[in-house]
Amino acid sequence: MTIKLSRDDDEKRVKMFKALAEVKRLEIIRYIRQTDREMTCGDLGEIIGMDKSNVSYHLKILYEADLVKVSRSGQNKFAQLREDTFQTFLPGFLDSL
Amino acid sequence: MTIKLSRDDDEKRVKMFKALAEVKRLEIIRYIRQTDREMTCGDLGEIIGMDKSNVSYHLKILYEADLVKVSRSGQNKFAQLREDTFQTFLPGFLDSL
DNA sequence: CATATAGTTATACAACTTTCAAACTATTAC
DNA sequence: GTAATAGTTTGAAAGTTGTATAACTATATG
Repeated sequence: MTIKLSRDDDEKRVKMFKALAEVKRLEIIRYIRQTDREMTCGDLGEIIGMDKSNVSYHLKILYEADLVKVSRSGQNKFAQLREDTFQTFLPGFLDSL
Repeated sequence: MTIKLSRDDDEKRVKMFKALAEVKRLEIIRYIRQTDREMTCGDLGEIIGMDKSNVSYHLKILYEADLVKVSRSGQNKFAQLREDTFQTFLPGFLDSL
């Protein structure tokens, strides 16, 4: 099945590009992608050098742009990339990152 | 020859994504791409519904993000997409637009 | 030269973004 | 229950962005 995209998706594209237009969010995406083990937001903050509230803020923006999904286990939260979104709107991007 | 990308390009990616994170600039890109004949900034403004100073502003942002190149002929200016940039950083994106 | 046309630049303003700190909620462990 | 840990939300401050208007430069034409 082929996906039909158009002007109607521009609002979604804008949200997505805004989410990607930040060095720290690119770092987050790269890190999520390269790490197999699950990781907490705290881990992310430590690695990227951000306050936990800031990690939370950035993850929310990525989530609202459908770029990541999040699962919870106990107190911890784990983020995964939404490969479907990348595939539909930015095929080939992740491999270039 | 394969292109080596990395964190070092993140500033460039951010500039590019910021440039793409605007409905009117997406329209501009789509229009430039679909039109074979050369077109003036005035044309763009009329089609997209923008003041000429606004077209100038948006084209500058696209230009500074290496997403378009511009040529001049008399009083007119013509914009073309920089397929090389799209190919390197967003392979497959233009076809999804 | 004067005038018209195409595009640029400067300014001001409102709306939005990122960061930080502090207060908050939710889960775990004792 | 209390205390500790993980993450969220809120509000303020500083910075950025998009739009509109008006003044500007550059090219073309008579």
